[in-house]
Amino acid sequence: MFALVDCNNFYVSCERVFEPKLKYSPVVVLSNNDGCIIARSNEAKALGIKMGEPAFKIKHIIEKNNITVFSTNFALYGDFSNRVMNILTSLVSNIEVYSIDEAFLDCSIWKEKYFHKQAMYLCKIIKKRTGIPVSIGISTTKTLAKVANHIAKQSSQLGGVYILNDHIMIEKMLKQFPVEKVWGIGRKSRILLNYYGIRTALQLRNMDRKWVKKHLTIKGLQIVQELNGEPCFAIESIINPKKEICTSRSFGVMVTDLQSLKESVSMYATRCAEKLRKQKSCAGSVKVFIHSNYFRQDLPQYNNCCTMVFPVKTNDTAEIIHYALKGLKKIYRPNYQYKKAGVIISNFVHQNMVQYSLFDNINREKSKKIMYSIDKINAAMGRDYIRYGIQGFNRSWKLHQERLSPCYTSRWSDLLRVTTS
DNA sequence: TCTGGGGTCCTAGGACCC
DNA sequence: TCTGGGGTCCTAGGACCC
Repeated sequence: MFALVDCNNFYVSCERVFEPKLKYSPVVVLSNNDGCIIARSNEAKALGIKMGEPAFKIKHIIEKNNITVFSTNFALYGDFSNRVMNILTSLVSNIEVYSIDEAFLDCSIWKEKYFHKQAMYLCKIIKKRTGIPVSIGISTTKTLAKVANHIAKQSSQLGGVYILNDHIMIEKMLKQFPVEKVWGIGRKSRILLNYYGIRTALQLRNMDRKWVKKHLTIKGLQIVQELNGEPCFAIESIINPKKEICTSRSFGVMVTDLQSLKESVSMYATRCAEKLRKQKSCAGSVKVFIHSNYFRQDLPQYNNCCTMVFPVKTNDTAEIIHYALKGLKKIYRPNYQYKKAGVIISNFVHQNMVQYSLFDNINREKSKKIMYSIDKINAAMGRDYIRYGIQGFNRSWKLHQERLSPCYTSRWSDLLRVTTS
C-alpha cells in the first residue's frame, strides 16, 4: 500500500503561517519576476484564477476581489518543506520525497484497519508542528494513491484522508475521474485520448494494452497497469544525484548589451557549480542559452544555445564560468532585446572518479581547496560574499520581486518579534 | 509595460561498427 | 537492371512532472 502526502496549496499555506489573518481570504503566489500565478488558495481558485496565468492579465480580478499577492519566496517554502519531510521521516520508515510539497509513504507495514487513524494522525501532527495543512491518499499503487489524494482534497468532510482499496469504489471513482488528471497524462495525451473518445480514468484503465503502448509508449502502459492495481513504480527512498543542473532566469528588463548577459551567465554558472559541488559531482559540459521575448512578435526574435565540452570534468566555478562565457560569445548577436538566459551543466561523474588528462595544465588540487574555502565562507557569511568580479555588482537586469514576504525562518533579521505589554 | 524555473524519461533518427 | 543485415551508442526534442 502507498500513501501520498500532499501539502494543500503549499506556497500559499507557507505565507499564511505568518499571516494568519489571511486564512479565509483569497491569496496567490507569483512566479519569479512576478510573472505568473503558481499557487492559489481555494478562495482564489473559486474566483476562476487559473494556474500559470500571467498576473498582468488578471490584474482587474486581483484588485476587484482584494486578493493578497506574494512574490515567490523559495527560502521560506524550502524551509517549510524540510520541516514537513523531517516529521514524516521521523514517523515512517520508508518514504520518498517526491517534490517540494509531496511525499510517498510505504504503509504496507500498517495494519489495514488503522490506515485511516494513522493518516489522520499524520495530518494532525504536521498541522500542529508546522501550520501546514496536508491531504493523504492511500491505495495499492502510486497512481491510485494520487487519485485518492485528489479525492481527499475535493471534499472537506473527509478530513484530508481518503483510502481507495475496494474494487467497487475504485471503479466508481475512476469513472468520475477525468483522464487528464491522471498522473502522467499531460496535454498531448489528453488530446489524443479525447480524440478516441476516452475521457475518464476508467476508460483508460480498460483500454487495450497494445494500443496504449503503441500510442502512449511504455509510460502510458505503466499508467494503465497502475490503474489496474499492478504496481510499476516503487518507493524510491534514496536520493539520486542529479543528472543535469540548470539555472536560468528571465530578466526584469529587456537586455541588449553583452556585458549584462556576461554578468547574468556568470552568476547562473556560479549557482550551477555550487549545486554541483554540493552533490560531489563534476560536470563534463556546459550549455548556455539566450533568447529574446517570444511574446513580443512585433520585435525581431533570436534564440540560440551552445554546448562547450570541458577538457577534464570539473566543478570549479571559474572554469565553468570561463566555458559558459566562451559559449555566450559564440551565440551573442547585438541589436536584439534579450529576455532570458540560462546555464545547464551535464555529463556528471562523482568527483573522485574524474579521468584526468596528460595534457591538463590546471592545478586541480589547488582549485579544490579554493572551492572548498569559498563554499565555507559563503555558507557562513551569505551567498556571493566571495564572488567572481565578472558577476558584477550592478545587476540592472535582475528580476522583479515587489511583494516578497520576509524569510521568517531562515534569516536572523527577519525573525518575528513578539512584544508583551 | 507585464507572460517562471528545474527536473526526468523516452523515442526517433543519425552515425558508426562488422 | 540489381545496392544487406544486425547491432550499439549518442543526441535532440518531445512530453511530462511539480
